[in-house]
This record gives sequence, structure tokens and C-alpha cells, in this order.
Amino acid sequence: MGRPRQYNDRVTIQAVAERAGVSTMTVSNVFNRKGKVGAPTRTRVLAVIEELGYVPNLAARRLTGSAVARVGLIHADRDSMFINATIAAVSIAAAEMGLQLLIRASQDASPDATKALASGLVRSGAQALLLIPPFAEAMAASSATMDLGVPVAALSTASALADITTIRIDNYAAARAITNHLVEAGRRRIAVVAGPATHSDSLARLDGHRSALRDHGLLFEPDLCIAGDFTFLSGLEAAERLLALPDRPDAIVAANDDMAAGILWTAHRRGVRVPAELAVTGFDDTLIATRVWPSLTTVHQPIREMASRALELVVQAARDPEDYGSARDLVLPFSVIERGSS
Amino acid sequence: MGRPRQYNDRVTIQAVAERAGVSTMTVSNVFNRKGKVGAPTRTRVLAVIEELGYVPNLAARRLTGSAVARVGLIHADRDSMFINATIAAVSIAAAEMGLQLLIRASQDASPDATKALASGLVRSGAQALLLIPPFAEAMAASSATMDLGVPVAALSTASALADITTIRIDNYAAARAITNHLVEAGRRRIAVVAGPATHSDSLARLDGHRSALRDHGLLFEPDLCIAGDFTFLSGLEAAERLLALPDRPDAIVAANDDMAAGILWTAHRRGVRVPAELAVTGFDDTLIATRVWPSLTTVHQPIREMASRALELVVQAARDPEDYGSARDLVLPFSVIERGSS
DNA sequence: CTGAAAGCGCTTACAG
DNA sequence: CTGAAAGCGCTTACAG
Repeated sequence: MGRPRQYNDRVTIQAVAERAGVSTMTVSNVFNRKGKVGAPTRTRVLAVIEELGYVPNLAARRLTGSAVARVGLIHADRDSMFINATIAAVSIAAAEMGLQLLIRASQDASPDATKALASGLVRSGAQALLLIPPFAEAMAASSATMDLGVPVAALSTASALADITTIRIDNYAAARAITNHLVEAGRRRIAVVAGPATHSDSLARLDGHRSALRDHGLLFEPDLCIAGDFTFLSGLEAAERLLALPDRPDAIVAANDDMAAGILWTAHRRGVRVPAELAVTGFDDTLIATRVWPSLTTVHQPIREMASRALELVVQAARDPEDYGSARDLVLPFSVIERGSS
Repeated sequence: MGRPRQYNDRVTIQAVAERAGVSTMTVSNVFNRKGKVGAPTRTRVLAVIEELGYVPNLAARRLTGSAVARVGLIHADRDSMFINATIAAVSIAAAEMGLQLLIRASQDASPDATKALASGLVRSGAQALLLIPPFAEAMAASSATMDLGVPVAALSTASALADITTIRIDNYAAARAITNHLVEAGRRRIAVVAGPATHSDSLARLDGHRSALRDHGLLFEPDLCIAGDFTFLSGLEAAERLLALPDRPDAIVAANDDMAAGILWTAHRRGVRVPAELAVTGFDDTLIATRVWPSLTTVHQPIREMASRALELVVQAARDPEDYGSARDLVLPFSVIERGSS
């Protein structure tokens, strides 16, 4: 009675062993295909497993250390739609996989601080780590990934990193695509509000933008390039400067949705009609993209999929310690979502 | 060597017990707030837990049969900042607690459909259920909660419900407070954009608003009350009507942040200065509240805390089957956050 | 090829 | 108020 009823009904490895007339570890070996079991025994045990509907208890498996239970996540302690969306996606995926997530926020993305944070997470039992910019870059710079003793994966970086599995989109190509879209729609004076230089993804987007302009024979004018910090407010302010220019841009490409929302806001305030007089584009396709007016043309990042793929890869690597070094680089497809702002 | 190295460094209940000079079960009792531990011991153990960064191994807990593994969540299949924030908060809390979450979205909130959805979740192994409006109300109406055989909790309802543990703020009081704030700031023609009538929280907010007006001897004018549906667009449209009125309101109270954002947008478009000519308030304090301009005065709901408390309560109830019937009603404090829009 | 033993980290009765 | 003992279900060395 004290014990929840589902446990009473449960078929254990003991029950299988008794009925098959073998020991529990033989059942274990059969189940895990260790191949050290004789064919007749194997057949008999499999029959009993089938008969009894045996399903191994995951909690017991984890307790022996042969299944991964805990994953750590480090993210910037900043109010960003993208970070929020990523944390949510990772949490949902982790919850679905029954993984315990240890989440740490930090403002200090120096290599040393990042390494310390990661070690703490491992000490608290994290068997694998997930990072978001700028911590992925910092971890790679500290070149201490291997010392951690657990596999590390990073979401949304600009490129592959040493000893770290990366799951990302091609930021360069995405920025090119959205800039192309604007040029093809007839825009000629295209300004850009970039993200912070510490984020590799932010730099890749700027490069992609410049490359697209170049392809179309358009100049990249320094006056039309402002560095933001990924916040709504920085977008607001950048637009204030851009729209005060004597020769106003006819489009502004923002490096994320938060800043694009700020740009839209300034445009409204100054009576600049969007998209008639000014096109605005975002990046990430976060929730805010459909909560502004007009709704935002932006690059869709498959955040949910990136999160679950990252978790799968990192859990798989954790099960196979010999494999820590073989970092992978998974590049998922993005798409340009055209909405009212362009 | 066969065992992953991270296990060597791992902080276990043993390590905590040794360092604190107590037995492991005392640590266990402290951690689980059994209240059978003396204050000095308790303090000492807590300090060591903090110092070592101890996180209990969930697999071990589950193996003893004292931990719940699966919880189901039912929410409306609608794009809402509040729903998103709630799902994220529940997922994060679930992931931290190592709970496996089964999430179901539905458009049909009839009592029958809700009951069917809940049963399906239980059949899939959910040992407890979490609901959000309007499903909590629907479940209570079906009066089939007890048949489910698992404890049920609801977030953000207007009041307590039969057989369902509720975790909420006092929506009535919160709406009164924010309306009071506007009156005290000198506003006299206060309009309201309400939420859907199927949501009990929405109704409570409307009542609170009216009550505050009454207290101050202000009329509740039907012309100044528009029913929205909690979406950005409905806020946009409601404001269009309100601001076209010959005798324009000097404040608009919205029943959530999405609608308030829409109202701000319309005000901007029509050149109505906020807050000089028009004050606008939201409800929930979701991410959008700081991504509009001016930022939104709103009611802060402690969504993260509500989510983790709900999960704790429901998991606790699931551990104690005798206790299913004793639904609780947990009312957490809210706060009015004053920002630029009022 | 197969098994007896120990242990993973925690909690639950049960003693003192 | 605190602790010694047993056990949850499984796997991993280690023997035979």
C-alpha cells in the first residue's frame, strides 16, 4: 500500500531469471546483446522476456551508471527571446526524454569562468554538457573541454568547434538569403543592425549580409551599419540613428528579432510606414515575430529540433566514453519566413 | 575504468553525511523537509549541501519507489505568451526535478473531451496531471477527477476547484490593484479590454476592475468595455474602436500582456502619446512586457514559482494515494510592476 | 558459457 | 531527534 501500485505489477529481471532457470546477469546479458550467452539459453530467456512482457527499469539502469541521467546547460544570464526559446526547447526535450537538466546562468563568459562553471556542473553529476553562445566559444577557447571528462555540445554557433559537437544552422547562408530577399524586392539602401562581436553567430550573419550586397553590386556603407547588443532597446536606438540620416535606408536587416521589434517601434514613432517606406527583417523567428505590427519577416531556426538533436548526440556520446573526442558538426536547414514587414 | 569517471567525483548523500558528521538518512530527512531534524543539525547539513553542490540522484530515489516519474500537462492549442511561459516554466521545473513530462495541446475544452484527454494521459503512464485554463474549469465541470486515479492540479484559475489542487494568484485583487494604481495616477475614463468568458481568471480580473472603479465612485461604462480573446490582434482592434470614440478613454486596462501590446501599437499608429494621453496596463508580466515601447505596467504572476510548486504538490500527492482527495488551494502573492506605459 | 557477490544512491521502516 | 540495516532492480568485475 505504501508503495505506488504500478510497482507491484512490475515484471523484474528476477522474475524473468527464475522462470527461465538462469541467473539475473544472464538475463541482463541477453537483453543487452552482450553475446556472451549460449544460443539455447539465449532463446529460452528471450521467450520468457516476451512472455512476461519484461521492460527494464530505467531508474535501476541509471543507478548502475550504464544509462545517462543528467545533462547540464549553461546560458547567458540575459533577457533574450532566443535564449528563452532555447532553454524552453531544451527543457521540453529533456523532460520528454526523462533526463534531469541542471541549468546554470552566468554573466561571465570568460574561458576561466566558463571552465569553472562546467566543472561545477560535472561535480554536481552532469554526465554531458550543453552550451549556448557565447559560452561555447569560451569553452573552446579554454581548450579544456577534454579535461571535463564528459561530452560537450553547443547550439547555434557559427561553425564547428574543437572537441565540441555543434548543432546549428548556416548563419552565413541565412543572412545572405534574407538580404537577397530584400534586394530582389527592390530595396537598395540596406542598413544592418548587427549583434555583439563575442557571438560567432552574430559575426557570421554580418558576413553573409555583406556578401549578398556585394553579389548585387551594392555598397556596404559603414554609416548604415550599427552594432547592437541583441536587445530590444539597442534596436530602438539604432533605428533612431538610421532613420535620422539625411539619406534614409529603405530596409534594415537586424541580427535578431528583439532588435527588429525595436526598429519597427521607432519607425512607427517617427511615422515611417512599414513596409512601404522601410522594410525590416529579424532573425530566429521567436514568439515576438508575430506580436509586432506588421509581423516580422525573419529567418526560422528550428530551435526545437536543434535542442532534441543536441540532447540525443550528447547522451549517446556520454554512453561511450572512448568517443568523447569525436565531436560532430550538425547543420540543420533554416528557412526565410516572409511576413508583413518586408 | 569501465565506469565513467564522472562518478568518481560525484557528490553523493554519503559525502554530505560524512562532512556534516551525520548519517545519510538525516541528510535525506533534511533534504526532503521531513521536519524530523533538529534546527542546528538541519542548518549544518544545508550548509554542506550548498558547499558541495549536492544534487540527489533521481534514479536512486525512483528505485526506492518514492519518486514519481511521469506527469501529464494539458494546455490550449493557442499562440499565447502566457501559455508559452507556463509550458516553459513547467518544462524547466520538470527537467530540474527529472520528471518526464507528457504534453498535450487541444482546442476542445469541453468536459468530455477534457476527460478523455486526461484518461489517455493516465493510460500513457502519467502519475499526476497539470491543467491550465480553460481545461481546469472543464475538468472540474466533468466531476470525473477522482475517477482518474491520479492527483490533478491546475495553474492560474480564478478560484479553488473541486478535487483539483489549484495554484494561482488572487486575480480579483490584482485587477483591483492595477486599476487603483491608474485612478491614483489621475486617470478617470478607464476602459477595459477583457479576456474570454470561458476563462475563470479572465472573469475575476473584470470583476476586480469594476470593483475598483466603484470604490472610487467611477462609472463602469459599457462602451468602454470590449471583450478580446487574449491575442495581440484582438487588442489592436479593441484599441481601434476605443480610440475612435468621441470621448476617448485616458487609460486602458488589458486582461493580458499580448492585448496590451496590441493597444500600444494602435495608440502609436494613431499618434496617441503613451502615457501622456493614454495609460495602458497589461497582465502576467510575460516577456513581451519589456519588448514594447514604452514598457508595460503590468501584474507580475510568479509563473516559475507557480509551476514548480504545482509540480511539487502533485508529485507529493501522487506519492500518497490516500491523499488524492484532499485538494489544496495555494494562493501566491502577485505584484504590480510599474513601467513606462502608465 | 554461466553465476555468486558487491554495489550504484537513496529511502523506508524500525530502533534507540 | 538520530542512526544501523535492508532493499529497490540492475550491471559490472571477478570466478569458476
